[in-house]
Amino acid sequence: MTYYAFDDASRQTLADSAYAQLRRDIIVGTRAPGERLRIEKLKKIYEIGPTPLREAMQKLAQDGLVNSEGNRGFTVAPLNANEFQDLNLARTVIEKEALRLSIEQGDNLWEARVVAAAYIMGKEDAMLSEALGDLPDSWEKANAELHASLVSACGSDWLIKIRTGLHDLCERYRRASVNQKIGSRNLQAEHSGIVEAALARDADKACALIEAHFGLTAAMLVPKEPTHKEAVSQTE
Amino acid sequence: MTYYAFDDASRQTLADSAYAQLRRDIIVGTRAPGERLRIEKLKKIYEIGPTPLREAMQKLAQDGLVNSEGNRGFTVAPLNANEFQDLNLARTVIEKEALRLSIEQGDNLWEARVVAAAYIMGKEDAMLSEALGDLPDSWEKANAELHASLVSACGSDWLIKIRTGLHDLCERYRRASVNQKIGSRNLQAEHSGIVEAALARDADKACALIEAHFGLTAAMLVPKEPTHKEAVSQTE
DNA sequence: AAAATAATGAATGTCGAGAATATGAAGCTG
DNA sequence: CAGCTTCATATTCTCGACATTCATTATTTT
Repeated sequence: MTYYAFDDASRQTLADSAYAQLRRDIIVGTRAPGERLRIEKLKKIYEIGPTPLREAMQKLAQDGLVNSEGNRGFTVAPLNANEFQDLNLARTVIEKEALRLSIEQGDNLWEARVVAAAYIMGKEDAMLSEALGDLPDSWEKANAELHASLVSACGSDWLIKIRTGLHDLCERYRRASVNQKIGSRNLQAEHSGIVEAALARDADKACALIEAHFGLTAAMLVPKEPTHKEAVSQTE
Repeated sequence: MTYYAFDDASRQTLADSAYAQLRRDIIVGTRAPGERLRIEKLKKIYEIGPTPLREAMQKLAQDGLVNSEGNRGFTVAPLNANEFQDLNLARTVIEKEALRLSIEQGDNLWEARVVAAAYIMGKEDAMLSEALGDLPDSWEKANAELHASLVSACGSDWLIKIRTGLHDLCERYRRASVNQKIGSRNLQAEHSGIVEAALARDADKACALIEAHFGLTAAMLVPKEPTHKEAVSQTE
């Protein structure tokens, strides 16, 4: 009987694999906010034992995607508007600084990466004019890559690491919401404006545009109907 | 609001307790940078089974205090000057923003907390004039409380959470170094300058002083010894 | 002798079962 | 009927044992 699902060269443990799967499922929304994560149930779903599952949970709890209360198990972290404002604030701070450093230090390779990401983003944005409801995965991917490319030359692994964590947390909020006003925005113009400022090495302008960009996105988030009872946000 | 909220001690699991102990031991230096963390060895030391130990490890790995390589166990994250520069950069960004927000929004209670922390810090700094080698725990505690109090009114739980993590990572570096020039600094003046600027609601000045404060601390860090290899060879 | 391969020992990662704890229902007291 | 206690059930957490992988040495081959 083989323990490992990935017999090939990938040196990944079951705990790592469970972590990756659960993480994606939580961000995408397969596991709803507030949902209880019972070990016995998850054992059957992911077909692994309790030990690697619990290890994955602990990591997710550290990420802020899962709440862990001693002897009372784990739940998917609930969504609430207050926390998102907070999250967006912290994210903006980090992203601006990383962008500023990136603009100061970026080389040709950085420019090339930004240009390439902007090219794809442009096409995705153009196709988006009438799209309502969920954004296509290709758009999500292009958007993530564009923003990642912009800050990729900041030279600070920790800024990147923190940025990535906050980005993922915010993405869960975005995916859990309906962007009703997506049509009223000119995302293409916003994106190209940021890219142009970055390539022109105008850090102040790029930072201002990024801040506005994040602010607009945040302002337009409208919660979907909660798919789970506990998902109803309550102020505490 | 504290990041590690254990308001009811009876609700502590062994995994939580192992996490807390290991975390402290790593930050303080009891577990040396680069040291391998073998489960069997730790089982005897902390007198618990492998499962809660592994869960604690995964959390610590997520914090950046432990490195985890699939099927090759865990090691205490090594120290290196490059990473510290990086860490200090990210920390400064966060701390400045949190301080600015705190100064804008702080109420009487915040002022009182800052004044109280500054009072204790002043006494600790005064006693420090001729101290060499390790700083006393009482000083560490007062210093941590002063800086925590300054940013405590920023209103962003996530900024605080990130700040706390970075603070702890930096503290490990500070504890692992000899502050030979501790005497050449006027810590009392630095601290009181920051506090005065904060209470005067001069955010720009306070941020500038904090940045200089962190920069000076970073510049003075001198590694104690190349303890890495010794730590590895220390089998039991 | 050097390189490649096989064998050995040690450490890691995983599982199922059992102990500890929480949840909820039933019964008792006032 | 409210409030408290007791008991039963379900879930979490922990442990010891075992399968798997890694690292090192011994053996064979060119």
